[in-house]
Amino acid sequence: MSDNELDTTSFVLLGFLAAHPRSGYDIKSHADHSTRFFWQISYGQIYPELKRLVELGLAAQQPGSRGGRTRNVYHITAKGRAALKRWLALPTTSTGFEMRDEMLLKLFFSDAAGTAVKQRILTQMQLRQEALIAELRAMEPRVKDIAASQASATKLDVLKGGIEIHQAYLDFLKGLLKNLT
Amino acid sequence: MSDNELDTTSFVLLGFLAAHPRSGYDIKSHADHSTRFFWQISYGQIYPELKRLVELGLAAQQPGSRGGRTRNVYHITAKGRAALKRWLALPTTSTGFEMRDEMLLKLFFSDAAGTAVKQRILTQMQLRQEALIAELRAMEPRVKDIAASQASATKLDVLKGGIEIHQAYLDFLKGLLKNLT
DNA sequence: CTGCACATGTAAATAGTTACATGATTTC
DNA sequence: GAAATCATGTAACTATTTACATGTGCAG
Repeated sequence: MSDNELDTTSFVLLGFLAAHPRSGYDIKSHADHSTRFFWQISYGQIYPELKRLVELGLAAQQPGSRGGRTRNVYHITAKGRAALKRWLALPTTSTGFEMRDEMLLKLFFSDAAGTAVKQRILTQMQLRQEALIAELRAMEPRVKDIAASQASATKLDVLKGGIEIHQAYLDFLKGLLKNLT
Repeated sequence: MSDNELDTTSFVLLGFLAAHPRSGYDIKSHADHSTRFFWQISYGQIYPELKRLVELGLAAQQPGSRGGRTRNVYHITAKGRAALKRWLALPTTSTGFEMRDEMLLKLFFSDAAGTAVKQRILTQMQLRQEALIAELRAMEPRVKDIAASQASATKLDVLKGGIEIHQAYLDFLKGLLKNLT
């Protein structure tokens, strides 16, 4: 992302800053416990992009501290809030959806390797889905608190939806495993 | 991808060639009607990678034709088939799963813009899911034929699983929309 | 005789991850 | 005083998409 266009990364940062001011580090750790399952971000994107948002007047840096340590806390500006709202109201171009699932790809091609391999792939996928669902469930209490403090269940609903979808995935795998044995 | 390591793209191509010989163009159009929903590939990957597979002795080119036109048809070698089997049998590193869903991200942050915007996002998502499911269903007959010719339902099962998962996603959206009004 | 699907490829741009580099503060 | 976590940042690398370039053959 060069020049003065905004991309999805910009809006993720603005979205997090819209709730309350935070540092890049805060955004990363919060994203890892919420949006990670449908939108990952890395430090390599966060820190340069925060600077850019300041240059564009969409965010501002306020010297903050935590304990004795200095940290760069950013807050969203009125202009930034307006830009976020515009993005939210704008219909998303194309589907805005992509997925890459290497295990499912292996399952898709598994006939080339025989039933035993296929079964091992399915078992591994089942374990992955169970671990993922457990992780999502572990997030629920924290997200519930955030939802309560913001008097809105939206973020909790998204988490619950994630659990439901991955549960459907798990059910599908279990069905295949049952048919196999 | 440089040198002589294989990446997932290599194995997608080998996987398609394992069923029967085809051209790069064939692979692309077939992938667009099967793996696209969990693993996209583009010509920019396919053509250079096919050449590389030949250099590595995993695939070979056979001059073919369709009508009067020449086309580069590739087939998998014994070495290629062995490499594919090794990949299939190898446990997948990490989760091998990633997803990016811009509309879900908008929903996640939609509190910043109010109920009307949130409702419009949900409606747009519902339309997307319905269109996606319709597309997947439209693929079923063709995939059924392939499954019959290969005497294996695996590819059809993967497609059905995709439909189920996206149906669960759609159900989740419908629930939110009902709560909203 | 035109437009569409077939067909192959490269170059440039874009997006994103990972590795590196550094250092402070807290907790055990 | 060692380890973990907090904290910020850049550079290099990897992966993938998109745009460009070119041409054939068939169907209406």
